Amino acid sequence: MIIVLKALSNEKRLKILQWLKEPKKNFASSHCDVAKDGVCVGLIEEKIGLSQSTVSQYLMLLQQAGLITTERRGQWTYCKRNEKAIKELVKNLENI
Amino acid sequence: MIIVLKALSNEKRLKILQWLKEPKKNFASSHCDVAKDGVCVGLIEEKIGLSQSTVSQYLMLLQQAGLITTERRGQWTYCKRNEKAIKELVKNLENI
DNA sequence: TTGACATATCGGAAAATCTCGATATAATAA
DNA sequence: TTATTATATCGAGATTTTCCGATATGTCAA
Repeated sequence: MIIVLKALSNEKRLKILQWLKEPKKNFASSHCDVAKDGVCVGLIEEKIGLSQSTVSQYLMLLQQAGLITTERRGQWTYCKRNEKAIKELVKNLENI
Repeated sequence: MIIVLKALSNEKRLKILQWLKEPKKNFASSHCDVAKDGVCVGLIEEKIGLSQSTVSQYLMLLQQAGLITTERRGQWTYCKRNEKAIKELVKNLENI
């Protein structure tokens, strides 16, 4: 619970999570379908204006918190929201 | 939003908020009715095992985040959960 | 008024977080 | 195989958070 709240309590990470809610609206990829495949790290990096290493670490944090899933495919790592876990979190927060 | 999540993303502060949900179960006061009046700082301090100054500061953070209300009455400061704000938060988190 | 109690504020040490550049790894293309 | 591209990891400086003790303020009781 704390680890999830910690992951969320950062503006940039929260923004990433929110962007991933509407991949098509927020990202454009030439090599994949962001809605189906997920959004690769480079696109997020480009949009958020943080260094590549920072984005990579932030995504790791979000993943450890269970808020996103990542999947390596070829040279890319695709990120998606973990809607199930997010719903679970909100449900838990209801009796905080 | 971020300020609220930051306030919540600390184990001790989250604990305080949760304790305040059931004042009668968690606190016993000789000079007031914790359910009606609220819980004074000293009781929280005693239970959580942090210094008086730290507890005072944490309560200030929770208050600034809108999660609790505090009211000075006599020499005591009584704390209560701000259920309305908490509900609002959870509602907002639903479309995070 | 003075002393005792409850809480708030201040200043700072230690730990954690933020963020970067450099470098490593992994996959692909030439 | 080598170069290129995408991502991960490492090490470190800057900033923020955690938490304390000392001190200040406010209230009450004698």
